[in-house]
Amino acid sequence: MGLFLSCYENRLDTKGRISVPAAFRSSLNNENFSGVVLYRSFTHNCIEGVSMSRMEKIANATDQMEMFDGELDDLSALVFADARPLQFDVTGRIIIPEDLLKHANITDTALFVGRGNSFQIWNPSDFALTQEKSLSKLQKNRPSIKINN
Amino acid sequence: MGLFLSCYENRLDTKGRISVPAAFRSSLNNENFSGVVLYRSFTHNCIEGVSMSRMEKIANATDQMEMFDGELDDLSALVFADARPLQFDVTGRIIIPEDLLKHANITDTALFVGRGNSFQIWNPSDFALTQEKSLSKLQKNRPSIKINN
DNA sequence: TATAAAACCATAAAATCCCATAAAATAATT
DNA sequence: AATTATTTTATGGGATTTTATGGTTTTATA
Repeated sequence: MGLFLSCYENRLDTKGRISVPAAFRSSLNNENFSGVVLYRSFTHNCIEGVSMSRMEKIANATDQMEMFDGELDDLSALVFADARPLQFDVTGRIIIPEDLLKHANITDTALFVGRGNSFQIWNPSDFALTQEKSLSKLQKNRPSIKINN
Repeated sequence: MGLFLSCYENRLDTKGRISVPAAFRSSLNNENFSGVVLYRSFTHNCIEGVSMSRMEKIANATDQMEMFDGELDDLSALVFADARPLQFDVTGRIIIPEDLLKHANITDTALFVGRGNSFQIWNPSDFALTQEKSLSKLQKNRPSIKINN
């Protein structure tokens, strides 16, 4: 399927265009759709990103669940309503809608963060803070995880 | 699956390229991706290495868990964001990113250390020291290893 | 017609490919 | 077993391509 790994920091130009990292683009090409699907994160001030084929998978998965699980139904409804399909231009750029940028506190620079089957887009310094927090949280709960450097 | 066994010491060239030992490369080829995934060790000043298929397994496992387990979510987030997919060139070399080299204190020579389902990359003299320490610790405690198969 | 959006063109830096060679390991031969 | 031949591996450097980013022109649209 092609995982989203590592982090890439790119800049928005005067028109609001930003390059999706080439390493991510290869996982985002589909016979139907060459681009990305973005929506606001529920849990953080960042943007969630997935491929169109992943959205389709989510649709199929919820299809089978929703008649039994009302909560999941609500969740997926929110995702689909909020989701923005954004096609690449020839050089692999997208324009992130204003309200998403605002939600993630992004102005001129954005950090693309790999999350395996999905990715996130962050304000770089916000992400650094959050990473530190989740690291120290882990260290509390699992004293075996120590970071040296 | 192909285990990573034994140690191999190789040199970085002027461009920062280094050969991944041939004995390791065979375990790292995938239909999608011919290369290796590296990330900073949480516990030592060294670099962790795994195959892409191993990362995919982790991704699929966390995918199903993360909506129930916040801690796992944090952990996988750290790993995926830190993980660097590095493709081999024709001769089986990679370029290890600067920050990873720094974390492992590597400049001109690196030691590839087999660890079964994964491997590590060390500064050779750092590894020698660490080995001695864990050896003397083992001699004191003599723990037993249980095999599940 | 004014304005926004899309398509098109250009470029410097970075990453990748390609070819060559030395060293090591393996196989073959005497 | 010792020597030679062959293959594989590690390493080196130049050429080429990709990528991120900026700007300009054309097309749609209100």
